[in-house]
Amino acid sequence: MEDYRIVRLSRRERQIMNIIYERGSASVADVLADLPDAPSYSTVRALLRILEEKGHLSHEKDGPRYVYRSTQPRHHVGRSALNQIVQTFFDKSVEKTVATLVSDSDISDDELDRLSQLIEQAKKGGKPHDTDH
Amino acid sequence: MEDYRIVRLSRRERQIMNIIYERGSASVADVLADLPDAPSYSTVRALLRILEEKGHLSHEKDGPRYVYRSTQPRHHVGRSALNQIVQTFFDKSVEKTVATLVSDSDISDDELDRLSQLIEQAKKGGKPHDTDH
DNA sequence: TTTCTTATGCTAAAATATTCGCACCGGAAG
DNA sequence: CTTCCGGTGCGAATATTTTAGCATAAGAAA
Repeated sequence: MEDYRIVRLSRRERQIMNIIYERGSASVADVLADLPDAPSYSTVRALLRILEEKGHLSHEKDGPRYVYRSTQPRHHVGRSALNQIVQTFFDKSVEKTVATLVSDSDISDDELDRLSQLIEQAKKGGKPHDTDH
Repeated sequence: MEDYRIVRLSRRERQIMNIIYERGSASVADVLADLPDAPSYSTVRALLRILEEKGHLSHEKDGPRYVYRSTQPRHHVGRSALNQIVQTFFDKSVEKTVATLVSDSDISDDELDRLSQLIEQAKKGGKPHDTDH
């Protein structure tokens, strides 16, 4: 059903994964820069190593330094996270969730138009083309 | 901007808060029942006590036992969590997020209709009434 | 070549989170 | 009244997370 691994992450691990999801990929320095209450360079490296050991990250060399990425595709994790939120805070109701999304944010008329289309499409096709990701 | 406190929670604390958000309120036994890899009764009580000390929960007596609730309104936390997700996984794009929501789930035509209306309303009103809360 | 800078590898201390046990309390049952 | 049951309060052991330090490697600069 959903990703139990997420719920397993410790506080710092979670923060770091979020940073990497946001950036797509990140070096140690990148993570360090974005981390709230940033600890030392050593510390960040240790955490990254652990996350890699646990299979959440992988790294490749970019010149002299390592660049880390999620092993799990971002959109996949995003979808899972979203489902979690819908279940936890919105009584499993997609409707309530979308209601909050559109009423909350400052969202352009343009965007709203595209959303209308999206929904039209969903009505017809069920699962149309999968936008981008 | 958003709730830093969430990012501060430890693994177990997070699990417990989620359970309480989902149920609205919960006794020790309730939490114990829903907790993955449930520890002992004592343990759960300790965690609840800590969460209360930290100000995330409060309790009241229901007959002989305590019932815990979030001090922060659920919809408030939900909105914050949602924003977080939008930012982390969907490039801050509400559109992408909604796209995932409607393409993913098995969502009824009925619900889709209501979503259309929601969006129509958003188009007109900009930021109209603020739904409920 | 020597030195400086910027990386990583590894190890271990320190801080937090997680867990449980034991003592105590009140009400219901005997 | 005494005992049993289901609850809480508190303290402390245990496990995990978080942190940092020291040694080493490679390229750039002197």
